[in-house]
Amino acid sequence: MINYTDELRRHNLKATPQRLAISNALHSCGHINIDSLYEMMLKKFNSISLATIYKNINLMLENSYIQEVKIPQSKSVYELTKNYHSHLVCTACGEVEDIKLNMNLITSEVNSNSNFKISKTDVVLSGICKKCQ
Amino acid sequence: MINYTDELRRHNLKATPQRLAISNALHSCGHINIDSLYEMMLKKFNSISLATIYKNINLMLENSYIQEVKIPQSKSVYELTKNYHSHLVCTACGEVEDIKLNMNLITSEVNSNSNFKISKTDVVLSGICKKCQ
DNA sequence: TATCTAAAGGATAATCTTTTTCCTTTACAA
DNA sequence: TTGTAAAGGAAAAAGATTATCCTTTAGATA
Repeated sequence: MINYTDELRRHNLKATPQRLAISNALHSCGHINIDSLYEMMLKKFNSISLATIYKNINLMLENSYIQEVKIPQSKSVYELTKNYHSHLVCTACGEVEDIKLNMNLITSEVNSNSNFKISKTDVVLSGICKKCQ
Repeated sequence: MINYTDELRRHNLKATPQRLAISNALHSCGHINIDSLYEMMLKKFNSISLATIYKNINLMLENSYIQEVKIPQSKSVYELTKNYHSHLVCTACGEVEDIKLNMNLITSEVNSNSNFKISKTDVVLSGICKKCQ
């Protein structure tokens, strides 16, 4: 159980019990979608409103406290903001893992050979994870 | 105005006027979201139902006639299925372009150095397009 | 070419999903 | 300790997507 009070405040977010719990849920799951997050939160706050989940996720996104990861053929998942990385998604069990990929060669090539200036890269690799093979 | 009758049938889809029009809309726009597609279709069929758009998009996806492209912070767009490619998204005007990137080095590295077997890669590069600079 | 039928289209209702509203409670600055 | 802007909860509203049901039609077959 990490205390995310300061981290929340650093992102201009008041440290409410609900937000601390969301932070811990994201930390322990790594990646989680709205529905699963709501389920988890209900165990801790039996009267938490789904609207609270949505309001907080949106505010946390605006303040870059968390990031959205769009997954092919399924719902978006959310993660605490961390250093740049890409994602692996298992098409069998749905698990999402972080992976460090070096996209510099590719992006610098595009930046110099086209007139498009890249500021962000989103990479999702789909396949079968270790467990599911 | 290309005739997509055979192409639709090759994907086990009856060649209805609505589907031919959707095919042409996708071809001429390259990438389009549900709302814009509906607007375009209304110009041709003034009583087409939004449900028809959804039903066709879903069926076309199932039959791999089209592909969904998930775009950071905006609605998905759809494109006719073509050879493997990645996407550039302009954060200023929203335009989506295709780009051929060689991800082989990256995917083969992951396939050999981890226990994850990659079957598909989705890459979206966000930035500023030529026009918007 | 006419006929038959499963499938597609249109209108609308139903079902999610997400956002807004409004009132109560609370974090936290002073 | 107090005051207040912001957050939470409940419910309504709005948006997005899917299902239903009846009519029309693409395309196979005679």
